[in-house]
Amino acid sequence: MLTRSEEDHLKAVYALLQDGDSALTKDIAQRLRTKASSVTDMLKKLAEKGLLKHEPYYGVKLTAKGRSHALQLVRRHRLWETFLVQHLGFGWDEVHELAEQLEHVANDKLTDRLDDHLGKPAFDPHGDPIPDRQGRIRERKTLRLSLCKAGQVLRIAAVSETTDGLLRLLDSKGLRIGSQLTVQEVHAFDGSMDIKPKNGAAFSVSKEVSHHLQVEPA
Amino acid sequence: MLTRSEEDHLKAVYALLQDGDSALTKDIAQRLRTKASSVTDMLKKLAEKGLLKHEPYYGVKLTAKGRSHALQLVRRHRLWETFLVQHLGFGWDEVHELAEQLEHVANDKLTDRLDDHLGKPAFDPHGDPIPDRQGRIRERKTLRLSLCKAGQVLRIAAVSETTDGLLRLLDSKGLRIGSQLTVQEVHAFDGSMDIKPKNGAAFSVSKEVSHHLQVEPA
DNA sequence: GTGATGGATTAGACACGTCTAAAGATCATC
DNA sequence: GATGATCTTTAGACGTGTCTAATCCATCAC
Ligand SMILES: [Mn+2]
Ligand SMILES: [Mn+2]
Ligand SMILES: [Mn+2]
Ligand SMILES: [Mn+2]
Repeated sequence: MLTRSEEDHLKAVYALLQDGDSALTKDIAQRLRTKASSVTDMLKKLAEKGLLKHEPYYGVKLTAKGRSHALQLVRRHRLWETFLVQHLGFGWDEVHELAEQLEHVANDKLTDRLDDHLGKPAFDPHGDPIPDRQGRIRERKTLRLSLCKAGQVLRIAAVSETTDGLLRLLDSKGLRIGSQLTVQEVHAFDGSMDIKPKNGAAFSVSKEVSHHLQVEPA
Repeated sequence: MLTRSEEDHLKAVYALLQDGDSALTKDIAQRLRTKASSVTDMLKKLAEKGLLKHEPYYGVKLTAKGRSHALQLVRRHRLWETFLVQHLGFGWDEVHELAEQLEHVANDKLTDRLDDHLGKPAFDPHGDPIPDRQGRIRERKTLRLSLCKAGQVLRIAAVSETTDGLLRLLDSKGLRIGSQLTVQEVHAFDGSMDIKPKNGAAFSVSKEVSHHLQVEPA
């Protein structure tokens, strides 16, 4: 049985290894709003429990057991987010913190029933894939909108940062998961991008925004 | 902000004051599967936070603030139990421990949305009243089946102990919230009682069982 | 190679929640 | 009104998770 803090550290390691190829102590600390020394302590504990390998001063790698546990956490987190949005009518910018708590109620029957109740969804409200009972993820290859070129026709697959501010900005521009858009122009000066939604007038988004939009060819 | 442990202690005090007229340190400890000395520490802390009055060696009384907080906890607990039974298909004997965890996710919007989603239920799966947003409870006067006399026609209103064993026993006999029954005979020797469900053959229940069944005139 | 730099770890502290053992109260009974 | 049973509280300890400050280490610039 892991404590809430252990689980949050494990999940942070998993998330950091997902994009970057390393999970640095200071990045874990930043993500959990804690200090590097606290993280070191925790990594030692998780290593003792066989959830990860910790090579001091070098880095951290998940064991199979650790990865599996992390995937279950991610599964619970994303199922709760889906429930809160689809069944309780929350906005996609309101659910992360609640899911951050609910994910720690570890009960397989509850998780599976919730999954069934939601119709075994493959993606959460932010477009992130939901691991199934076995921890399997439907992989998709998406790319950052910021790397796309003028003329491409794309669909928004996911938002890679669930900051309230970003999500509300997207809301205000009518951009959501599944929205189709065409890239009209990319401005070299500031990296901003003019895009045209399928049904609507063109407008511009900053590089900060396009960087966090994961898209796939429409 | 109260910790999980503080909340559980507060709720135990509230629950004990509900039936008996006092909340003894040892009873709180027993209910929380902890020790009397730990409870004393916690009562001191809750008293400092203004949630209850603690008169050492005498007893404990909730303040308005403490009662209000306890009622919100009870509300969340019972709403989650209702959700688990009605929407996720759990048995009424399976939900208490899960609700014991879920109740600590304190977020008014979540609680109210859940309440709406369930249709603002007045009673939980065990027949216990669910406090509303303002902490108000629809009072009913019920009596223990064990105090009833032969000939009375009654409806089961609530089960006052949510032990798995009792609930499964009731399941196996077809007794549930709302069931109608007639008392046929009460045996002085062991306090057991012969009852006849509205649709079905008569059978006997022990005093241990009838003591925990709250009934009202049918 | 030698420093400088910045991230990582350790040392030492503290708050919290729990425990056991010892001491203090209350109360019923004789 | 003393005694004993029972309950409650205090004293002192420990594990956990966090922090700050000090130290350690890898690496990059020169
Ligand atoms: Mn999230
Ligand atoms: Mn969390
Ligand atoms: Mn319950
Ligand atoms: Mn609880």
